[in-house]
Amino acid sequence: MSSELEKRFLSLRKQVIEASFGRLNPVQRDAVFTVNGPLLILAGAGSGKTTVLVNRIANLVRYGTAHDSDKIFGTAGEEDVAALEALLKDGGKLTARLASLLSVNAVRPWHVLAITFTNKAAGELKTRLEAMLGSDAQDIAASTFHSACVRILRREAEHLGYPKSFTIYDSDDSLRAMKEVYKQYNIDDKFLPVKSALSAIGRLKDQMVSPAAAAAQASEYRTKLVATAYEGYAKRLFSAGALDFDDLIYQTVLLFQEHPDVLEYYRDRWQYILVDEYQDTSVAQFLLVSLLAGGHNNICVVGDDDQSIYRFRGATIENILSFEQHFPGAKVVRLEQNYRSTTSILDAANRVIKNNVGRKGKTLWTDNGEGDRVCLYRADNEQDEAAHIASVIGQNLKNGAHLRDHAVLYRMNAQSGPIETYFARAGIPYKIVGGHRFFDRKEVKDIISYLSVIANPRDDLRLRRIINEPARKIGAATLDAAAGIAAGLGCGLMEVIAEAQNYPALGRALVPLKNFCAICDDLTAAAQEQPLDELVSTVIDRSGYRQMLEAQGEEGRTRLENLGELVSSVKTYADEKGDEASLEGYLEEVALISDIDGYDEEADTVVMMTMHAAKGLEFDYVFLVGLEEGVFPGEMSRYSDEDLEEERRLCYVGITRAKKELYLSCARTRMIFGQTKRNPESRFLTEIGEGELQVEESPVAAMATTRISAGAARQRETTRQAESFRSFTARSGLTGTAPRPTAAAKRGAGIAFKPGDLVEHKVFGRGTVLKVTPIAGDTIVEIRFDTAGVKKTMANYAPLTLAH
DNA sequence: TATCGTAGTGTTTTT
DNA sequence: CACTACGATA
Repeated sequence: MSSELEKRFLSLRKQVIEASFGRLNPVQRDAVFTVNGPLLILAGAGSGKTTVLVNRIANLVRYGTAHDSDKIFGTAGEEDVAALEALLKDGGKLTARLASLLSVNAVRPWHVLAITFTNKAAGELKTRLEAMLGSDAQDIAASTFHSACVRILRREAEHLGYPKSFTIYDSDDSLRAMKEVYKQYNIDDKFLPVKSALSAIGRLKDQMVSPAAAAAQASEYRTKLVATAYEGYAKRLFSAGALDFDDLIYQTVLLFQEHPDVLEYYRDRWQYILVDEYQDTSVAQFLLVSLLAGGHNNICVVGDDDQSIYRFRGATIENILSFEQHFPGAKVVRLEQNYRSTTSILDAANRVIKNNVGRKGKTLWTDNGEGDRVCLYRADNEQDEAAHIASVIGQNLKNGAHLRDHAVLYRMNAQSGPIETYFARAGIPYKIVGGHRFFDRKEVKDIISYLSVIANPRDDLRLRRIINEPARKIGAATLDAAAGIAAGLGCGLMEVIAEAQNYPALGRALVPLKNFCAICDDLTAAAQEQPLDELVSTVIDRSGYRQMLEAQGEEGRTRLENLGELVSSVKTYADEKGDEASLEGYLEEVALISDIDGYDEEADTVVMMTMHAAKGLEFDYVFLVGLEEGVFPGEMSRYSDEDLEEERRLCYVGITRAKKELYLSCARTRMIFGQTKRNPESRFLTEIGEGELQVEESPVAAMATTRISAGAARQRETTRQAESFRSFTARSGLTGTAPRPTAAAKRGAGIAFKPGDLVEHKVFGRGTVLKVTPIAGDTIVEIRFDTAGVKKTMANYAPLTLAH
């Protein structure tokens, strides 16, 4: 081949490859086409990092290093050049021959491992890869740290002395286990609350400190106590064949450190490793990644130090700050162009984050245009704040926006209550992400416990949970006796009660114990014979749980409905996995499910969640609520600069979720944990600068003279709302669409108010209608009252009539 | 042994 | 305010 022809071929090949990836800016392109060696992508919020990640993997698998290589596999002739030209002009077909000429050292899909933060993100990655690569994408591994580790441990647990069918403890299980440890070692939780011990131990595991090492390095009373608790806890979990969340990572790292042959296998398996949200990884996760990448050294991490918000969970920002030291020769790429937000929104974000020290430092910019100014609403209290949000949403809907374009983000889950109440009353469909998870409900956890005892009878903790649920006359005394015998024999509880007749100490409870064993035997047999969803129904029936709930009236009915949902969740799982479906597999999926995984962006409802949960998402209209000192930044972070910086990063995350409009709000008084507080406005507002904001004050605040009567009325309102909130959540669970207003609640319903109307309000007296805003199912009526100032009310709820 | 009532307590963010 | 843990009683 002449060198002229070769040059033309190479140039064309480059163009064809680039053309297959849509439009990329030069920095993004650099990131996509860097194939080998360590790579750090510093990706600002909204900089298209997922696109880069997907394209980068696609390039690995499809073209390898062809983009920047002058190697050609095979000999390219004139006709190949012509074929490429045709391809560029969209007039050609990609033949097998061309495909091979287009690639150099392409990576086999099963050599790629992509680690994301949530299952949802992993799923999305997979979907987008399938769209680009078709069936090749099937073999690419995309999962979270935790599920990747579970998969490894399911194969290798025996190297560590754990059974392959180990149970995964959630935080509730961990709490129970630790309480037993406290009892066993006579630890007083006055000196060390159980939760503190657990989080201290979690932190130790994040840093790969073993119980022995913790004991050795403990010098103070408190750390010694932690070390004792740690040791007891680890023993307990080991003998139960259980791992907690932190163990999944910890034990996997241990496995790799202690079994080089095992590590070798996985190094060979995953030669290309990508880690998303790298700023939120812990020391243990860093070790895991570097052990795996140690062989081929092909590691690509994506992250944004400004978005590190999980320090409290052991994440260390050092991982991203020292990537270049950890991986010498690393290439660093910065994505600073934002494709998501308006300049106004980005300015606010930049103004806040620049107050942090110790960051890599970058400034986002966009050519999306100025956009509207960021709004600030100073509400009177949290109800007023909620009302304002509802009215803005109503306004936006009128202008053609969809409900699903709106997100309400808050610092803590407890803040959702008042907003939820208001939305429910106003008939605005909404969905809450997070809070109490479905799988945390008692009845659901109980049935799950039955299932996990079937899968792993060694797990005493879950056995204890269900042995007397429903009541079977097996009380604490019996259980203690059995546990004593088990400890003496060094075996599990289950083995003791199965042979109860051999132990005189259990004589009194022999019959109930035998009955329970019969249930377990039946269920174990059912697990062999029945499909999964049928098994769950069998568990509900045979355990007597259904009967118990049926006897409980209204509350039992909702719980039974929840169990029905559990059965359908199992069915969905079984249908999805087909032959792969297994009891262990389902339990594992349930254990690792996260709140955000259930979020469905297609459903047309407003969505509410914490700012933590919103990481990685974007919305046209974002409400950031509760911008008060003590709420956001939170009370706990007030005295520590490091914690405060984390709050600030969280604020940065919140702001940068918004594409078109950002609405901030604070309340002069707020009821929090049962007490009404007056908090100063958040420092984050000061940092943005009031001059940058479009400020609106609560109308009530201006009317100081009428405050007392309005306050009294509000108080009555509050109690009524609290009731309706409770009954609502009891009825439909914490997630779900708001029920339509019930007939009983309707007061001013059916009247078509219009501006200028004279109205009579039961509490506020006479007034004039200023504005009428219809929102889903109801109407916001803004009224100037003669004595009570301007108020917004819902037509369907307000005690409102037309005056004459 | 089970259930009911009361007193006390702790309240962030989550895989 | 909401949940838990514990104690008294049937």
